[in-house]
Amino acid sequence: MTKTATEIKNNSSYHHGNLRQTLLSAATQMIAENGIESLSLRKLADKVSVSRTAAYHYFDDKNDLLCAIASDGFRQWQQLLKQSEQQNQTERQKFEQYLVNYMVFATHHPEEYELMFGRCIWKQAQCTEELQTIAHGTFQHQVEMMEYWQSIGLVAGDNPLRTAQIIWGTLHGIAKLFIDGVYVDDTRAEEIVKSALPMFLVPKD
Amino acid sequence: MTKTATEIKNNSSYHHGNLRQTLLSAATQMIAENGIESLSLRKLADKVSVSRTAAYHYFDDKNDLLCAIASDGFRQWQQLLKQSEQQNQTERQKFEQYLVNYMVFATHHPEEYELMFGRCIWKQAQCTEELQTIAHGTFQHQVEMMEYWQSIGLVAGDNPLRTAQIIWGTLHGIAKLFIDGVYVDDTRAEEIVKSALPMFLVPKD
DNA sequence: CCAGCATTTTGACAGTGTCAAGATTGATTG
DNA sequence: CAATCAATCTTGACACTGTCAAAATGCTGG
Repeated sequence: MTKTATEIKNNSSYHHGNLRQTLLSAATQMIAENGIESLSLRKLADKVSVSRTAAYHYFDDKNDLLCAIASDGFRQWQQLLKQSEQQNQTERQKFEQYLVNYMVFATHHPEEYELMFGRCIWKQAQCTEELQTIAHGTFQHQVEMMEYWQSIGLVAGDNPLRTAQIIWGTLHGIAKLFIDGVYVDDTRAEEIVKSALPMFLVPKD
Repeated sequence: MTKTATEIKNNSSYHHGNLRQTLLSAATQMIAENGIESLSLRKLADKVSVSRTAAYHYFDDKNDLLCAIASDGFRQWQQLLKQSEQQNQTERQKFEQYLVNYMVFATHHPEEYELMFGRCIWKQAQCTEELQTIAHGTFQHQVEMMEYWQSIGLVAGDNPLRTAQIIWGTLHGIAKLFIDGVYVDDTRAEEIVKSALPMFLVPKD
């Protein structure tokens, strides 16, 4: 029996063959189920049937692993954005779509969202080069889109950066109030953000 | 030497005399200095020169202590609000004052703010009766103020609850992006929220 | 002075992240 | 094919955490 590269798990042998990715997936699943805080490297190792310290060959420490998950999150988010941008709609529709996408992504992947934008990584722990780069790119992209929508007279405000900060702040705030359980009914998130939309637009008459 | 009730610390004796409050103050100071995550009951006990488990006589567990700190935070916030409401200004000025107050409080007491509104308590841990009550009161008050400002034609929107949620969301989001270190320059927070203000108002002409 | 009570401590346990050293394996040479 | 080596994984160990049970200590009313 020859081993293929796509073999996810290699039960019989000492070497795992694909441990880094396996760890990442398992960890992502575990935080999705029970939250970031309840993830321990030891439980993760157990789940993957590997010894406690095996992960240290692929990640500097726990923080490094979390950063990797966050990076994956950013890639997912970027991909979702790209897909959405390719649909041909009016700019107004694209703007609305962006807001809704943000909300849906945040509420559907709350734990990854927390890693991407929350204190866990950005405040206390120092973040990886990789994460730093990809996150900064995403932020940049966000600002540029806002600037564009402002330049074509869709979005109100005279200071692009400032406006971007405020709109993002609004999205982030509503998302976090839902995610953290202060607002309880997740399903309303999309509704709320839609009704916030007119606030951002240049009044047309 | 007779003991007075105001004696904060009683060095010589076995009984502390004021341990609950002392623990609360010390803990609040410690999280202000090094963040919530770095607070351990043992370090706290050390700082107060008491044994590791002494706190368990006044708090069910660590979560209970954090809830108590959060409750204190709400009391502080309510007091600040009350003071601010007593100044006689136009409603428009009061509204602006409210926004600025929120921002200043959040950025000046970031760790308490996180306890009050963050995932740490609301999501994962269950919150105390006391905290539940005082927090809910604060939320309620917030909504009522928004409703009022809307009813007198100051704040835009037709759905009071919805509007309150959005405005609060915006405040919360901007605050958290600063607190968690995504936006780096704290001092700009007040500036940003001021430039967000017109977004919320009924356009007047 | 003593009994009971509130308060604080000690001992213990399971769980955590992480480091250093060793064990196992697959690949690479000679 | 055999020996060596580097990559990969495991074991042992340590300090730290929250928390429980049981003991110790001091205070106070009878």
